Amino acid sequence: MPELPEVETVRRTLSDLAVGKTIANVQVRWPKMIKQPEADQFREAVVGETIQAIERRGKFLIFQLDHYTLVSHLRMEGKFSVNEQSEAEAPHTHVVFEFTDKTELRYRDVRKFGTMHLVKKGTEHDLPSLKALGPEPFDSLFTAEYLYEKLKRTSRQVKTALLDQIIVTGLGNIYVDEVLFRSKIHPHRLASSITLKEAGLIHFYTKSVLEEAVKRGGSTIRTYINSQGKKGTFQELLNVYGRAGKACVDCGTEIIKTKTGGRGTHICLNCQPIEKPL
DNA sequence: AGTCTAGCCTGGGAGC
DNA sequence: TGCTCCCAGGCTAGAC
Repeated sequence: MPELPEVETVRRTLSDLAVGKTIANVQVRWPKMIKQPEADQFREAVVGETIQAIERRGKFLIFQLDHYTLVSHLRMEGKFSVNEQSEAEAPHTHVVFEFTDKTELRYRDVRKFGTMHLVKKGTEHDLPSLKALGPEPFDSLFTAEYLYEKLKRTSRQVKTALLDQIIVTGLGNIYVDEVLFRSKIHPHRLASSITLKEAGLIHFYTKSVLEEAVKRGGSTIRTYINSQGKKGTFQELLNVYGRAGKACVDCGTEIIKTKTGGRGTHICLNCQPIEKPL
């Protein structure tokens, strides 16, 4: 499940492989994933364009072309790879950008959840999905005080609030569980009950966990691989996610798995008591 | 206006 | 073995 560290790793590996290449043709096998414009207009627009740069905003990949910008979201299972045209195609390949040098950028996605939007260059930040995003975790706007103020003003549980990309962008289900474990905060605490000191812990661990995960090329839980086909290694450092039934690394208490708004949630009830600390 | 829920998807695993 | 059910989960549209 690509969250910020995985998307950033894809951005970096893909930049080395695809920047500077010119699109000669595009095949769209699953038109529904092209959200804007219609698939044939999409094809017509990108043919002849060269990939100038690949950027990231939150969990979105942003391909800067000559006249257009392609905004891609991998959702759960989306993967990009650059292959020789002669190489056999992996199953579930839904979009293929053929380059003029006989290589091609392939997008595959078992679940078909991923999306692509193509807009005129420079207008990408008017897309509702990008426009709504809050600060990047490494942006100077993201501070303990900012987080405290945002959490104070919502009636939601703290985990749900942290997954809201409007408050801070880039956290997903895996890293939010890890951040809350390290902060010793129960995910079901009311966001409005979080103190400034606790917001400081969440702020600190959001940055440190994501930074370390980027260094390690992300976490490979199920199927994630980067654009060079390699797995990440941060899963070795996960303390709670995917460890239900196992002993807490800090206190030995059994990690439990519960639900938060329909999402799996991993907690050490000893390290993360539900009661607000005095 | 803020919050919640269903829907989008398919493969893999559990249970029968 | 083969069937059904459930789960994984980011984001959006629509309901409340």
